[in-house]
Amino acid sequence: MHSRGASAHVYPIKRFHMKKPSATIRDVAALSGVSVATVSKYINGTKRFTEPVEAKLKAAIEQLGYQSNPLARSMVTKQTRTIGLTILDISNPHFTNVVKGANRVALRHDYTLLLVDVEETQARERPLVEALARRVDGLILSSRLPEEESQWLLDLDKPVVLLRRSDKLPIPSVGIDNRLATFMLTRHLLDLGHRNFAYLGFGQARINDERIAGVRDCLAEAGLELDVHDAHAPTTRAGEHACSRVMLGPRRPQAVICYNDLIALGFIKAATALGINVPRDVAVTGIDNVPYGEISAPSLTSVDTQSETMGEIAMQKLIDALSGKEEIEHVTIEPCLIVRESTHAA
Amino acid sequence: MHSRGASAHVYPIKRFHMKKPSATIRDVAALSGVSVATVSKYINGTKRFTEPVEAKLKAAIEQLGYQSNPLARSMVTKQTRTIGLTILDISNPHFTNVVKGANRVALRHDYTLLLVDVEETQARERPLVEALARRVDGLILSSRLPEEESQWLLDLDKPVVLLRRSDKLPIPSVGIDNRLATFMLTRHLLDLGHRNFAYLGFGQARINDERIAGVRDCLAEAGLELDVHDAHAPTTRAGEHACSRVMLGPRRPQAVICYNDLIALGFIKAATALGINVPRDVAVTGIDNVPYGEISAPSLTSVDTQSETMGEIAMQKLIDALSGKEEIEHVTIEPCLIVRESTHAA
DNA sequence: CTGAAAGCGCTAACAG
DNA sequence: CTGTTAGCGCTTTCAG
Repeated sequence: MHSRGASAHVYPIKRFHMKKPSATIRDVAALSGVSVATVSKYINGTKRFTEPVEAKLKAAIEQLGYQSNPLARSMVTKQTRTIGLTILDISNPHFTNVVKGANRVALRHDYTLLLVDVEETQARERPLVEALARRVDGLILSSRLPEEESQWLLDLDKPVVLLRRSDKLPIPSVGIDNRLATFMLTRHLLDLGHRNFAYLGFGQARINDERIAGVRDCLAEAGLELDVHDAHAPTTRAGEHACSRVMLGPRRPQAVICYNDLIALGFIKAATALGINVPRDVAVTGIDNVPYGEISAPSLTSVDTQSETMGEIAMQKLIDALSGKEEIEHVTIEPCLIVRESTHAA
Repeated sequence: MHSRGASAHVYPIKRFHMKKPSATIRDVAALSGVSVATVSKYINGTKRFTEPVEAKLKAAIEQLGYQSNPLARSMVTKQTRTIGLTILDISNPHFTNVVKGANRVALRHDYTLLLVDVEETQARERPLVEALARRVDGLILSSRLPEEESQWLLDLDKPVVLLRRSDKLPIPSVGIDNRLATFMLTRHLLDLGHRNFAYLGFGQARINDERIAGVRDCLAEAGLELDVHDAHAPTTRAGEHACSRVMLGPRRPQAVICYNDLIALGFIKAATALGINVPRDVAVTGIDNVPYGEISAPSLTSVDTQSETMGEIAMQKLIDALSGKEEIEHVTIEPCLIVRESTHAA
């Protein structure tokens, strides 16, 4: 796999990673003529010391290039200042933004992120999370497992925050109101005068059902039916593939509500290729408000899920939990309709 | 920041994280009537034992729900099975793909990724990397620091792989041939008959100069000049902003070569809004071949930098280094021209 | 073929 | 106000 389109120069320089045994707290203590406890306290700022002592310590640390070993520290303090984050697919801009938000508040609180993209490892999800849990102080999980099968999360004995609203488990969660999101989109499309609706979903995601329900609820008020299709993946490619099936089938819709922006963008691309104009011939909507929906042509009507904020909130919740606040809270992020060019009056 | 557009239900259930002190190797030893050494060896598969002993061990481990503590293990083995990865901006699909590739081979070798998005912390880059280095076995770095100021990387005493070709330092690196990439784009545009060229770059990135050089070299052969502009950021937004400056200035170009796809996509969006048709009025190219360039309208001519492969190679290099191979190699990924709709004959 | 013991580098009581 | 000491949970010689 490494040669495909890649050439390489090999420099036969053998560089020995010299085993400079990286000074320990003991070395510092010896050099500065104090005890290890003193050094430890100084380093952690647990205590201040007399002027001359501090000077000596600073000098010794400087001279030895001492850096404390976080592992040893963690070993005794039982905390790693690391948060585990599992994401379904880092290629999806929605999750990218979640990571960005989470990372930001983590850094601010001096935590680092252990990231796992579970896409590659669906089957082994549980063992993977369990392993991850042993190396971090807390976890933020975006999982595909149904809530009913997630009891074991409680046995992790580590604070967990779920990245999607879910109140069946006594675990904090943050997510968008999916029903409301699609409800808003549907209402918007109804207002534009559309009557034939199709939903292009992603059945494997559990929130898919909530999104369908939102559409159905809104259509029901108008006495309308919904055609449901499945894109098999939450990607642009899947959206492209599904397009002909949706548009060239028996009941051609005037409006297509997609599971997310990626599917919608792919759908629009394929529709255009088929000579179907968006939004003139068909209105298309997505969900997530990913950056590319703004610059695509036509730009994409969507619902903002505040992905970055979601990451921030999740991380903040976790850090709160880590500092003792044990309240279990289910945060619902309010969706916000973003009307752009891909939807137009019928 | 947490209340913006978010409502919450608070469940006042107080769940005590019971201090189930999570069984240690000692407990297992006691329960199964052997010594800790034996348990350790069994767990690590270092040694096999007689049938009855193994059975006892398995039972005890099962019963106690024992899971080994990776921290304690790392403490003595001096390896964490964790790789540190710093990325300039996780929002950029190029880096996203690098992460994906890296993550894939990491998982395959039973390593996990410690991810840091340095965008938020440009100034503190060095201390941040140093801190990171103490918690991982090796590092993959995408840095903005000039090579000359990166000597200190050698003092980390940990294997490092740089995410951009750079042979001034005795550190393995992997990156694209930037000169060649823009050279190819320029040649392509020349072949299409364009004569007025502009380059819309991102001056803060060091590879920017290499990319300019590639364009210049190619244009020089044709005796042509190049107008160089700067977008201030490697983002779609920056591309949008820069568009009017480039297109409505004194020398309107027929072809614009952008620093990356994001800038190019933003540029096209803004040009279209200005009533300038791409590719009829101006040809536009990007670099990276991000997924959205394929579905944008017009789709984007670009150069594939094989971001995911890049991540894979970088990780593989690092893992090789970790297992003793000390050769310092500079891998150059060959760019590959992807012609799409945004470039057209003059 | 198994076990006892010596730490890894650090923190946190508890003494002095 | 500083130092001594006892581990954290695990691996690893080295005896038995």
